Amino acid sequence: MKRSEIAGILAQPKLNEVVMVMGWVRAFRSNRFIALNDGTGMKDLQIVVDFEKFPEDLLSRIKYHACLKVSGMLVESQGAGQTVEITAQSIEILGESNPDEYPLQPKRQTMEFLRENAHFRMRTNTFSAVFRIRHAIAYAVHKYFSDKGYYWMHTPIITGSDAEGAGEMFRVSTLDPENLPRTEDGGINWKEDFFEKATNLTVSGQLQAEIGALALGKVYTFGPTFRAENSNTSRHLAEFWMIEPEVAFNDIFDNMDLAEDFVKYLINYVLTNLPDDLEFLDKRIQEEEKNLPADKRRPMGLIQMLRFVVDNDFARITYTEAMELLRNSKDFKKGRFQFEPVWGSDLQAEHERYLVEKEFQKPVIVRDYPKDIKAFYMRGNEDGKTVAAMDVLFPYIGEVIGGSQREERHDVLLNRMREMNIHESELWWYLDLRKFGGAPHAGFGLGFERMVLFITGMGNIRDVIPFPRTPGSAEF
RNA sequence: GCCUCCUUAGCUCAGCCGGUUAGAGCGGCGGACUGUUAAUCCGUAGGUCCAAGGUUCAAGUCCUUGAGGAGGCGCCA
Repeated sequence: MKRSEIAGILAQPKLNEVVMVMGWVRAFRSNRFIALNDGTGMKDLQIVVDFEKFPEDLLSRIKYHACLKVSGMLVESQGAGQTVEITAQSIEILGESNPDEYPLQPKRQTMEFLRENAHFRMRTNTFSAVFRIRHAIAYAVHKYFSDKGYYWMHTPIITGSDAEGAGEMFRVSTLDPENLPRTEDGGINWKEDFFEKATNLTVSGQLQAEIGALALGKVYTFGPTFRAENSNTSRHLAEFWMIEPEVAFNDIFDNMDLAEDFVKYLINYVLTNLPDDLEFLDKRIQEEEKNLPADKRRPMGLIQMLRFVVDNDFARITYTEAMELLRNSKDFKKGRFQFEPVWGSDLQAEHERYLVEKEFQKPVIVRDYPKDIKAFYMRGNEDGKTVAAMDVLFPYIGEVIGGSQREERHDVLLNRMREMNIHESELWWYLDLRKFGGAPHAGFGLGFERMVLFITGMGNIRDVIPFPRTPGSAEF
């Protein structure tokens, strides 16, 4: 008999037919009811066992997360928790799971413990929901851009330029670290390395995406990115996935419109397509926050908040306006900020949180930052002091998007690179783009895991990627 | 990189001002139960109190160092 998938059975139950399913035991209650899940969806299928018809030895091996093959009649359920169930005719154990040694249990376990058991954690309700949602968001990214005529561009993972300007890089080398070839002045002779130059893992595909935008018009990247920053927070990974659209002829305002529309599309996609998983995560958060004092709880439930973000326009302000709001705020006047908001210094996390959670109570896009705190490639504004940069700030997680209109004027870009000590020889091709058929263009980077973090409502970015890489941690 | 906190049974935790034989729930094991929804009920086993050193008549509890983990900040997405 052909195997049926549980999600399919629950979506379109064919009552009084014999079906065969395979899956993992989520619970075995009352020596009679097995909750079986095969990963096709949030909901389990209930298997009803008449224990007089099965050998005791078989029943005693039906343990938490054992793998079963079950066939039986699909019937209407007499119980309240489900609409249909299978009356078991045959049960075969495909894979045992000795509960004496198996680390997982059908109970609340900490995220830290599950993280140490990353090879098993996807079998829990929470993580299977998170990773189904992660997939759905990734799919929605491609669907959104493809439907709008963007081309997915594969930018290199190993890069020869060390001026991508987004952080510390991981070196890629085949040289023997015990016996490094030296130059005459004692430095490392990278000419003897695999690529005959020093190479690193990419920190951003943006500069190469600009090449695509100035030929294909609308492109986006979606791939892994690596930053060797020693960041120890719940919002940073050393290896993460980033989405970077880059669009010819767009200015900073088109860029903001794109960012807002795109992010709302992703949230909507999950709301529409994975309601069961979202509902489970929503309830989970409520349970978890029950024990917190009222002021520490989230003001909205997960689904309610996602709807709210989709249904409301993002606030849009300039950096200079943000500074004024912050300096005029009660929080500042009462000395509640650890850092004073001063024009010219970057917005601190506490400032971002104030703008998003107190001032506007919705996502905020801040634009036109001082040029001295932003990257060399961002387009200079008329005032000579600011650049056409934008950050999209979200509740709980802060910055999800950073982007800008790019400097398309060759001379201006060259001057800026010289001011910031970036060697022209490193980025000759990037300057060439402005010399030959240059065009205004803009783009941004969306941190994929930060988006997953926001949509799932999880608390730590390490729990929305299957195998997190963070300082001091690369297990699995 | 900086600051703070944590580490006690397989898991989640309690253990008060240093004082007898270290406690609970869940899980395991044995038993009961044919409509359960993290099933329930009865019984039972299970401990290098993270490691090393120190203070003390006495250390899970205090001190020092180390290891692992978490949270916050910075950097950013």
